[in-house]
Amino acid sequence: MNKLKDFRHVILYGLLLAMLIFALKWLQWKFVLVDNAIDIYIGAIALFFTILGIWVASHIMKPKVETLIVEKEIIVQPPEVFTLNTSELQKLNLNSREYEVLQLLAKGHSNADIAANLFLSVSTIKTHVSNLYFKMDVKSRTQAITKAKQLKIIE
Amino acid sequence: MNKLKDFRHVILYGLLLAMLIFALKWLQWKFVLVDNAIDIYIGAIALFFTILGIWVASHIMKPKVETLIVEKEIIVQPPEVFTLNTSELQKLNLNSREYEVLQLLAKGHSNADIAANLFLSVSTIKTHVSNLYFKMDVKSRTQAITKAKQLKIIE
DNA sequence: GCAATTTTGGTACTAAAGTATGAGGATAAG
DNA sequence: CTTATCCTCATACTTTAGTACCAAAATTGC
Repeated sequence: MNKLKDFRHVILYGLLLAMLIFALKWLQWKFVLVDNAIDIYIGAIALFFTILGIWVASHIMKPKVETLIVEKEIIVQPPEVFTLNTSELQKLNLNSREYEVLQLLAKGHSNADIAANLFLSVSTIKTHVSNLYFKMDVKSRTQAITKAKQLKIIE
Repeated sequence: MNKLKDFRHVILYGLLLAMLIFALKWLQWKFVLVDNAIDIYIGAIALFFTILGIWVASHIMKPKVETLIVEKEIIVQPPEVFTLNTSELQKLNLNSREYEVLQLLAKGHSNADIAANLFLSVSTIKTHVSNLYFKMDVKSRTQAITKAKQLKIIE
Protein backbone atom coordinates (compact mmCIF):
# COMPACT_ATOMS: atom_id res chain seq x y z
CA MET A 1 0.00 0.00 0.00
CA ASN A 2 2.73 2.49 0.95
CA LYS A 3 4.86 1.47 -2.00
CA LEU A 4 1.93 2.08 -4.35
CA LYS A 5 1.40 5.50 -2.80
CA ASP A 6 5.09 6.38 -3.18
CA PHE A 7 5.04 5.28 -6.82
CA ARG A 8 2.05 7.51 -7.47
CA HIS A 9 4.01 10.47 -6.15
CA VAL A 10 6.94 9.65 -8.39
CA ILE A 11 4.63 9.58 -11.44
CA LEU A 12 3.10 12.88 -10.37
CA TYR A 13 6.55 14.36 -9.95
CA GLY A 14 7.55 13.15 -13.43
CA LEU A 15 4.42 14.67 -15.01
CA LEU A 16 5.03 17.97 -13.27
CA LEU A 17 8.60 18.00 -14.58
CA ALA A 18 7.38 17.37 -18.13
CA MET A 19 4.91 20.23 -17.86
CA LEU A 20 7.64 22.45 -16.46
CA ILE A 21 9.92 21.84 -19.42
CA PHE A 22 7.33 23.45 -21.67
CA ALA A 23 6.58 26.21 -19.18
CA LEU A 24 10.23 27.02 -18.76
CA LYS A 25 10.85 27.05 -22.50
CA TRP A 26 8.05 29.56 -22.90
CA LEU A 27 9.29 31.66 -19.98
CA GLN A 28 12.78 31.52 -21.42
CA TRP A 29 11.57 33.17 -24.65
CA LYS A 30 9.72 35.79 -22.69
CA PHE A 31 12.45 36.79 -20.25
CA VAL A 32 15.68 36.10 -22.09
CA LEU A 33 15.06 39.20 -24.22
CA VAL A 34 14.89 41.36 -21.15
CA ASP A 35 18.38 40.79 -19.84
CA ASN A 36 17.78 42.16 -16.36
CA ALA A 37 14.94 39.72 -15.73
CA ILE A 38 17.28 36.68 -15.78
CA ASP A 39 17.91 36.99 -12.01
CA ILE A 40 14.19 36.93 -11.21
CA TYR A 41 13.77 34.00 -13.57
CA ILE A 42 16.52 32.00 -11.87
CA GLY A 43 15.20 32.94 -8.45
CA ALA A 44 11.71 31.85 -9.37
CA ILE A 45 13.01 28.48 -10.56
CA ALA A 46 15.09 28.06 -7.42
CA LEU A 47 12.15 28.90 -5.18
CA PHE A 48 9.79 26.68 -7.10
CA PHE A 49 12.06 23.64 -7.07
CA THR A 50 12.89 24.13 -3.44
CA ILE A 51 9.20 24.04 -2.58
CA LEU A 52 8.75 21.13 -4.95
CA GLY A 53 11.59 19.30 -3.23
CA ILE A 54 10.06 19.95 0.16
CA TRP A 55 6.68 18.76 -1.08
CA VAL A 56 8.14 15.60 -2.59
CA ALA A 57 10.16 14.87 0.48
CA SER A 58 7.23 15.34 2.79
CA HIS A 59 5.16 12.91 0.74
CA ILE A 60 7.67 10.25 -0.17
CA MET A 61 10.03 10.13 2.74
CA LYS A 62 9.38 7.81 5.61
CA PRO A 63 8.28 9.82 8.61
CA LYS A 64 10.53 9.91 11.62
CA VAL A 65 8.82 7.90 14.28
CA GLU A 66 9.27 8.68 17.90
CA THR A 67 7.82 5.98 20.09
CA LEU A 68 6.25 7.21 23.26
CA ILE A 69 5.80 4.45 25.77
CA VAL A 70 2.92 4.93 28.13
CA GLU A 71 2.62 2.44 30.93
CA LYS A 72 -0.93 1.57 31.72
CA GLU A 73 -1.42 0.13 35.18
CA ILE A 74 -3.79 -2.77 35.34
CA ILE A 75 -5.10 -3.89 38.66
CA VAL A 76 -4.77 -7.61 39.02
CA GLN A 77 -6.73 -9.46 41.64
CA PRO A 78 -4.52 -11.55 43.89
CA PRO A 79 -5.03 -15.15 42.87
CA GLU A 80 -5.75 -16.50 46.39
CA VAL A 81 -5.14 -19.94 44.97
CA PHE A 82 -4.22 -22.62 47.46
CA THR A 83 -0.94 -24.28 46.64
CA LEU A 84 -0.17 -27.41 48.60
CA ASN A 85 3.18 -27.36 50.32
CA THR A 86 4.25 -30.84 49.25
CA SER A 87 7.69 -30.70 50.82
CA GLU A 88 6.33 -29.88 54.26
CA LEU A 89 3.73 -32.60 53.89
CA GLN A 90 6.43 -35.13 53.06
CA LYS A 91 8.51 -34.07 56.04
CA LEU A 92 5.65 -34.98 58.37
CA ASN A 93 5.58 -38.48 56.85
CA LEU A 94 1.84 -38.91 57.32
CA ASN A 95 0.22 -41.96 55.81
CA SER A 96 -2.88 -41.56 53.69
CA ARG A 97 -5.39 -42.32 56.46
CA GLU A 98 -3.78 -39.88 58.85
CA TYR A 99 -3.90 -37.20 56.20
CA GLU A 100 -7.56 -37.92 55.53
CA VAL A 101 -8.29 -37.63 59.23
CA LEU A 102 -6.36 -34.37 59.42
CA GLN A 103 -8.40 -32.83 56.65
CA LEU A 104 -11.70 -33.73 58.31
CA LEU A 105 -10.30 -32.59 61.64
CA ALA A 106 -9.54 -29.17 60.21
CA LYS A 107 -13.09 -28.87 58.91
CA GLY A 108 -14.27 -28.88 62.52
CA HIS A 109 -15.47 -32.48 62.71
CA SER A 110 -15.46 -34.45 65.95
CA ASN A 111 -13.88 -37.87 66.21
CA ALA A 112 -17.34 -39.43 66.01
CA ASP A 113 -18.08 -37.45 62.83
CA ILE A 114 -14.83 -38.52 61.23
CA ALA A 115 -15.47 -42.14 62.16
CA ALA A 116 -18.91 -42.02 60.56
CA ASN A 117 -17.50 -40.26 57.51
CA LEU A 118 -14.80 -42.86 56.91
CA PHE A 119 -16.88 -45.85 58.10
CA LEU A 120 -14.47 -46.57 60.93
CA SER A 121 -14.76 -46.91 64.69
CA VAL A 122 -14.01 -43.99 67.01
CA SER A 123 -11.15 -46.05 68.43
CA THR A 124 -9.46 -46.11 65.05
CA ILE A 125 -9.87 -42.39 64.65
CA LYS A 126 -8.40 -41.81 68.08
CA THR A 127 -5.38 -43.90 67.15
CA HIS A 128 -4.89 -41.98 63.92
CA VAL A 129 -5.36 -38.65 65.68
CA SER A 130 -2.82 -39.56 68.35
CA ASN A 131 -0.25 -40.65 65.78
CA LEU A 132 -1.01 -37.46 63.87
CA TYR A 133 -0.28 -35.30 66.91
CA PHE A 134 2.96 -37.15 67.53
CA LYS A 135 4.14 -36.67 63.96
CA MET A 136 3.06 -33.05 63.87
CA ASP A 137 4.50 -32.36 67.32
CA VAL A 138 1.26 -30.90 68.71
CA LYS A 139 -0.90 -31.69 71.69
CA SER A 140 -4.46 -30.92 70.57
CA ARG A 141 -6.65 -30.77 67.48
CA THR A 142 -6.71 -26.97 67.61
CA GLN A 143 -2.93 -26.86 67.46
CA ALA A 144 -2.99 -29.40 64.65
CA ILE A 145 -5.35 -27.22 62.64
CA THR A 146 -3.32 -24.08 63.23
CA LYS A 147 -0.05 -25.77 62.31
CA ALA A 148 -1.49 -27.51 59.25
CA LYS A 149 -2.80 -24.21 57.92
CA GLN A 150 0.47 -22.46 58.63
CA LEU A 151 2.40 -25.12 56.76
CA LYS A 152 -0.15 -24.98 53.95
CA ILE A 153 -0.63 -28.71 53.92
CA ILE A 154 -4.43 -28.31 54.04
CA GLU A 155 -6.86 -25.82 52.54
CA MET B 1 16.07 21.86 21.75
CA ASN B 2 14.26 20.90 18.56
CA LYS B 3 13.43 24.54 17.81
CA LEU B 4 17.09 25.45 18.14
CA LYS B 5 18.03 22.66 15.75
CA ASP B 6 15.42 23.83 13.22
CA PHE B 7 16.68 27.40 13.47
CA ARG B 8 20.22 26.22 12.81
CA HIS B 9 19.03 24.57 9.60
CA VAL B 10 17.31 27.77 8.47
CA ILE B 11 20.53 29.73 9.04
CA LEU B 12 22.48 27.10 7.13
CA TYR B 13 19.97 27.26 4.31
CA GLY B 14 20.26 31.07 4.21
CA LEU B 15 24.05 30.92 4.02
CA LEU B 16 23.92 28.36 1.25
CA LEU B 17 21.58 30.63 -0.71
CA ALA B 18 23.93 33.58 -0.27
CA MET B 19 26.84 31.52 -1.53
CA LEU B 20 24.75 30.33 -4.45
CA ILE B 21 23.95 33.88 -5.57
CA PHE B 22 27.64 34.45 -6.23
CA ALA B 23 28.11 31.02 -7.80
CA LEU B 24 25.14 31.51 -10.10
CA LYS B 25 26.32 34.98 -11.16
CA TRP B 26 29.65 33.52 -12.11
CA LEU B 27 28.03 30.57 -13.95
CA GLN B 28 25.68 33.00 -15.67
CA TRP B 29 28.68 34.82 -17.28
CA LYS B 30 30.23 31.54 -18.30
CA PHE B 31 27.19 29.90 -19.89
CA VAL B 32 25.11 32.80 -21.15
CA LEU B 33 27.58 33.26 -24.02
CA VAL B 34 27.02 29.76 -25.17
CA ASP B 35 23.33 29.96 -25.97
CA ASN B 36 22.67 26.23 -26.10
CA ALA B 37 23.95 25.70 -22.59
CA ILE B 38 21.08 27.64 -21.00
CA ASP B 39 18.94 24.48 -20.76
CA ILE B 40 21.66 22.61 -18.89
CA TYR B 41 22.09 25.62 -16.63
CA ILE B 42 18.38 25.76 -15.76
CA GLY B 43 18.26 21.99 -15.31
CA ALA B 44 21.23 22.07 -12.95
CA ILE B 45 19.58 24.76 -10.86
CA ALA B 46 16.27 22.88 -10.80
CA LEU B 47 17.99 19.65 -9.76
CA PHE B 48 20.08 21.38 -7.14
CA PHE B 49 17.18 23.18 -5.51
CA THR B 50 15.02 20.10 -5.60
CA ILE B 51 17.70 18.19 -3.70
CA LEU B 52 18.11 21.18 -1.39
CA GLY B 53 14.37 21.21 -0.75
CA ILE B 54 14.39 17.53 0.03
CA TRP B 55 17.32 17.98 2.38
CA VAL B 56 15.65 20.90 4.17
CA ALA B 57 12.38 19.01 4.44
CA SER B 58 14.04 15.95 5.88
CA HIS B 59 15.67 18.04 8.59
CA ILE B 60 12.81 20.33 9.44
CA MET B 61 9.94 17.87 9.32
CA LYS B 62 8.32 17.14 12.62
CA PRO B 63 8.68 13.54 13.64
CA LYS B 64 5.55 11.48 13.87
CA VAL B 65 4.83 10.49 17.41
CA GLU B 66 3.52 7.02 17.84
CA THR B 67 2.04 6.27 21.20
CA LEU B 68 2.69 2.75 22.34
CA ILE B 69 0.64 1.69 25.29
CA VAL B 70 2.36 -0.92 27.37
CA GLU B 71 0.16 -2.69 29.86
CA LYS B 72 1.92 -3.20 33.14
CA GLU B 73 0.38 -5.64 35.55
CA ILE B 74 0.46 -4.53 39.13
CA ILE B 75 -0.60 -6.77 41.93
CA VAL B 76 -2.37 -4.48 44.30
CA GLN B 77 -2.71 -6.82 47.22
CA PRO B 78 0.03 -9.30 48.00
CA PRO B 79 -1.71 -12.62 48.67
CA GLU B 80 -0.71 -12.87 52.31
CA VAL B 81 -2.28 -9.65 53.50
CA PHE B 82 -5.08 -10.21 55.97
CA THR B 83 -8.06 -7.87 55.70
CA LEU B 84 -10.49 -8.03 58.59
CA ASN B 85 -14.11 -8.55 57.62
CA THR B 86 -15.59 -5.93 59.89
CA SER B 87 -19.19 -6.38 58.78
CA GLU B 88 -19.20 -10.10 59.56
CA LEU B 89 -17.59 -9.41 62.90
CA GLN B 90 -20.31 -6.91 63.77
CA LYS B 91 -23.03 -9.36 62.78
CA LEU B 92 -21.79 -11.82 65.39
CA ASN B 93 -22.11 -9.13 68.06
CA LEU B 94 -19.20 -10.41 70.11
CA ASN B 95 -18.07 -8.32 73.06
CA SER B 96 -14.43 -7.49 73.46
CA ARG B 97 -13.59 -10.29 75.87
CA GLU B 98 -15.23 -12.91 73.69
CA TYR B 99 -13.28 -11.69 70.70
CA GLU B 100 -10.04 -11.84 72.66
CA VAL B 101 -10.81 -15.40 73.67
CA LEU B 102 -11.64 -16.31 70.08
CA GLN B 103 -8.30 -15.06 68.87
CA LEU B 104 -6.37 -17.07 71.43
CA LEU B 105 -8.62 -20.06 70.76
CA ALA B 106 -7.73 -19.96 67.09
CA LYS B 107 -4.04 -19.94 67.90
CA GLY B 108 -4.47 -23.40 69.37
CA HIS B 109 -4.50 -22.47 73.05
CA SER B 110 -6.39 -24.52 75.64
CA ASN B 111 -8.85 -22.95 78.05
CA ALA B 112 -6.18 -23.08 80.78
CA ASP B 113 -3.70 -21.29 78.49
CA ILE B 114 -6.20 -18.58 77.65
CA ALA B 115 -7.05 -18.15 81.34
CA ALA B 116 -3.39 -17.72 82.22
CA ASN B 117 -2.88 -15.35 79.28
CA LEU B 118 -5.74 -13.05 80.28
CA PHE B 119 -5.27 -13.48 84.06
CA LEU B 120 -8.71 -15.01 84.43
CA SER B 121 -10.04 -18.25 85.83
CA VAL B 122 -10.78 -21.26 83.63
CA SER B 123 -14.44 -20.89 84.63
CA THR B 124 -14.57 -17.43 83.10
CA ILE B 125 -12.99 -18.69 79.92
CA LYS B 126 -15.48 -21.53 79.73
CA THR B 127 -18.32 -19.05 80.07
CA HIS B 128 -16.90 -16.84 77.31
CA VAL B 129 -16.26 -19.82 75.10
CA SER B 130 -19.80 -21.11 75.56
CA ASN B 131 -21.31 -17.72 74.76
CA LEU B 132 -18.97 -17.53 71.80
CA TYR B 133 -20.23 -20.85 70.44
CA PHE B 134 -23.82 -19.74 70.88
CA LYS B 135 -23.25 -16.48 69.01
CA MET B 136 -21.25 -18.15 66.27
CA ASP B 137 -23.69 -21.04 66.01
CA VAL B 138 -21.04 -23.74 66.45
CA LYS B 139 -20.58 -26.63 68.84
CA SER B 140 -16.84 -26.93 69.33
CA ARG B 141 -13.64 -24.91 69.26
CA THR B 142 -12.56 -26.55 66.02
CA GLN B 143 -15.75 -25.41 64.32
CA ALA B 144 -15.27 -21.95 65.80
CA ILE B 145 -11.77 -21.74 64.34
CA THR B 146 -12.89 -22.95 60.93
CA LYS B 147 -15.82 -20.55 60.80
CA ALA B 148 -13.83 -17.59 62.09
CA LYS B 149 -11.19 -18.11 59.41
CA GLN B 150 -13.83 -18.54 56.72
CA LEU B 151 -15.49 -15.29 57.76
CA LYS B 152 -12.08 -13.62 57.91
CA ILE B 153 -12.72 -12.22 61.34
CA ILE B 154 -9.38 -13.53 62.64
CA GLU B 155 -5.93 -13.94 61.10
C1' DG C 1 7.09 -66.17 51.85
C1' DC C 2 8.77 -63.01 55.24
C1' DA C 3 9.43 -58.45 57.27
C1' DA C 4 7.83 -53.96 57.64
C1' DT C 5 4.27 -50.93 57.52
C1' DT C 6 -0.38 -49.64 57.40
C1' DT C 7 -4.91 -49.93 58.91
C1' DT C 8 -7.99 -51.35 61.90
C1' DG C 9 -10.05 -51.86 66.56
C1' DG C 10 -10.28 -52.65 71.53
C1' DT C 11 -9.97 -51.45 76.80
C1' DA C 12 -8.92 -48.46 80.47
C1' DC C 13 -7.85 -44.31 82.07
C1' DT C 14 -6.91 -39.18 82.43
C1' DA C 15 -7.46 -34.61 80.80
C1' DA C 16 -9.86 -31.26 78.65
C1' DA C 17 -13.88 -29.37 76.71
C1' DG C 18 -18.46 -28.09 76.95
C1' DT C 19 -23.27 -27.31 79.30
C1' DA C 20 -26.36 -25.57 82.78
C1' DT C 21 -27.21 -22.64 86.29
C1' DG C 22 -26.47 -19.24 89.58
C1' DA C 23 -24.53 -15.09 91.26
C1' DG C 24 -21.94 -10.80 92.39
C1' DG C 25 -19.52 -6.52 90.86
C1' DA C 26 -18.82 -2.92 87.26
C1' DT C 27 -20.50 0.13 84.02
C1' DA C 28 -23.43 2.70 81.02
C1' DA C 29 -28.04 4.29 79.46
C1' DG C 30 -32.66 5.64 80.43
C1' DC D 1 -32.39 4.81 90.76
C1' DT D 2 -33.32 1.17 87.86
C1' DT D 3 -32.36 -1.69 83.98
C1' DA D 4 -29.48 -3.87 80.87
C1' DT D 5 -25.21 -5.49 79.45
C1' DC D 6 -20.73 -6.91 80.40
C1' DC D 7 -17.36 -9.34 82.96
C1' DT D 8 -16.21 -12.23 86.38
C1' DC D 9 -16.25 -16.78 88.93
C1' DA D 10 -18.11 -21.02 90.96
C1' DT D 11 -20.24 -25.78 91.24
C1' DA D 12 -21.89 -29.89 89.23
C1' DC D 13 -22.30 -32.61 85.53
C1' DT D 14 -21.85 -34.73 80.70
C1' DT D 15 -19.37 -35.27 76.71
C1' DT D 16 -15.44 -35.34 74.00
C1' DA D 17 -10.65 -35.55 73.41
C1' DG D 18 -6.46 -37.55 74.18
C1' DT D 19 -2.95 -41.20 76.07
C1' DA D 20 -1.17 -45.76 76.76
C1' DC D 21 -0.94 -50.27 75.58
C1' DC D 22 -2.26 -54.10 73.05
C1' DA D 23 -3.40 -56.85 68.99
C1' DA D 24 -5.04 -58.66 64.65
C1' DA D 25 -5.98 -58.22 59.66
C1' DA D 26 -4.39 -56.10 55.28
C1' DT D 27 -1.02 -54.34 52.33
C1' DT D 28 3.50 -53.51 50.48
C1' DG D 29 8.39 -54.32 49.34
C1' DC D 30 12.19 -57.41 48.83
